[in-house]
Amino acid sequence: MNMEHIADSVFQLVARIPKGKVTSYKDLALGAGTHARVIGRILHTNVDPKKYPCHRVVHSDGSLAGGYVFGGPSKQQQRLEDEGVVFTSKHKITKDYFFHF
DNA sequence: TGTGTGACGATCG
DNA sequence: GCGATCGCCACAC
Repeated sequence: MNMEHIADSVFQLVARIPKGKVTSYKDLALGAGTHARVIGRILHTNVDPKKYPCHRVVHSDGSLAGGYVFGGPSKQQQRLEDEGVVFTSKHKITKDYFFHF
């Protein structure tokens, strides 16, 4: 039960997120068996936007992370909108798009 | 080994 | 509703 297993679990869960849906750091943390802060650390350490849709990971309240390194939150929002996610406010979505494992 | 920091969450004012 | 503070775990120095 090391951090590699945790990271692998996180990426597996991220890959399981269906198109047009998002998930929160908390859900990933509960699914991977770690804390929400670790999720952000793992995603920031393993930068693979082509393999893992890290743009589908948002805060528990539905707001974007803001630390999206692949073009900023605007890019992340645009990508989510392209997948069918509608933003109610600036960089904020409804919990209806939250995908629970 | 110990301290500080961070893609966060929840609570308090 | 928003800003500030504490708590959380893993990692860098």
